[in-house]
Amino acid sequence: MQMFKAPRGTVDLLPQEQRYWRYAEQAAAGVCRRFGYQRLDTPTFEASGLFVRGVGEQTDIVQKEMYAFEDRGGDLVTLRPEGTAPACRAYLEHGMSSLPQPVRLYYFCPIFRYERPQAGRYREHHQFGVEAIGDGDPAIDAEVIQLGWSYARELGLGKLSLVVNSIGDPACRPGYLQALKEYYGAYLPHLCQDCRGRYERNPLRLLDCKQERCQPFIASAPRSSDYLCDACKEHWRRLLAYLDLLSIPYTTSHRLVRGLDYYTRTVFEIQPPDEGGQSTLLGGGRYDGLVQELGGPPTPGIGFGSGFERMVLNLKRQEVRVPEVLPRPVVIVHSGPQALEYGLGIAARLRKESLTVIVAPAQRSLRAQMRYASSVNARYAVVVGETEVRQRTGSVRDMDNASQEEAPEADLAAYLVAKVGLEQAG
RNA sequence: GUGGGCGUGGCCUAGUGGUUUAAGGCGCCAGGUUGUGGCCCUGGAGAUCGAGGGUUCAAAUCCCUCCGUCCACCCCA
Repeated sequence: MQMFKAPRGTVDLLPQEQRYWRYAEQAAAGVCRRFGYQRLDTPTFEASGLFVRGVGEQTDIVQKEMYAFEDRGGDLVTLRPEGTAPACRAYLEHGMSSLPQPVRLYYFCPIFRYERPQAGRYREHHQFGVEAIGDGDPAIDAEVIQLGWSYARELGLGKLSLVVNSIGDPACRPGYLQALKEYYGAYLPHLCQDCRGRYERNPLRLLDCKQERCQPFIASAPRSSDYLCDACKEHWRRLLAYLDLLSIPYTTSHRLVRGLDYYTRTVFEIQPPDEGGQSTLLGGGRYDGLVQELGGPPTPGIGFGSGFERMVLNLKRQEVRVPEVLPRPVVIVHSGPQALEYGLGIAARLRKESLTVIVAPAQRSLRAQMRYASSVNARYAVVVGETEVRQRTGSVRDMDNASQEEAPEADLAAYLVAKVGLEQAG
């Protein structure tokens, strides 16, 4: 019999992992609530064309990473490889341009990209993302960045760095790209193999090369911020002023470029302290042409995506304290068939009071059941045997200090609720 | 897609050609008498040593292929 495994690049989120995810999710939802962002859920798959148009034909995502297939009706669909295009599609489809602008949205969703898995990178990963659509002012850029920064900080991660850059818009970027190519043209023979390809296909990426030999060229390459048109320059200047005003520590980097075609002007990332490839925890930027590209009216927008897997990785690395999701249970320990029946009734009543109750496995000795209670980290055990059944009582054992008290069946719930309440208060 | 490391019970590891009918630890199950846990003790279940092929009298151990996994690159969250 062949054994099945989770598909390559996917993982099972086991119970002991869950607390990290709930922790990050709750932080994200909380920040969004405070900033007035509303949740949007879009389908897990979309028409392939949405991504080809939105993300860009030349991007790696479209070229080689899409989970695309023809469905039984002959439609070409793709498992969502990113969150912004679907959000913009929904914005258009549901006439959100007639809502008060900007429309502030957030989402949690799985993202699919066919890539070779490695540390912090999966074929299915999960993103928390935010989009503010319908406002082109840099104040919104600052808001979205502030939201992302607050989220990352709230998780308790230390030593994060925020990097921002402006890559211009359709008015000024061509001029910059040309300057870049002219600059690099002279050094082509000295560049690494990858960079020679980038020179032709995507010059901006030249700035992102990690090869030792290419570093000197990057350092003295022309900077996008020096080639901005007046409008972009003003946008950039104001954004930085707002970030200063908000006391959000940032560094600017002309090396920060992002891989999706739709980005204009502002791009930003939040990175953890440690070096290494897959380190970006949160990344985004402005996409003023995207909605129009998808067939809508000219509509500015800005947003970011943040990968849960990487956040969790860093939470663990930095040993951030994360609360347990499941409270320590009350375990019903029973001896004999009558006691089991009696115990089941008690369990039901305790659960009505919202306590977490586990009935110890049947057909085991009392001793084994007590061991079981310990092994599941029970806070209290309610022991019921012949005596308790006869007297309609339960013996409540405090598993931490081995003290034990008997209480009438009718009072058990209230008794334990008081105990547990005390516990949680302390 | 390219390059490298690694694949021994659920988990971690020992064993690098014949004392191996593969060992230990954790975990799991049972027991340590009569109704009670955490420590300790005893016992048990659980591995065709990733798969296939080859070399050899003999392979977990050497070689090849494939698969998986991890890491790095490309790229990205």
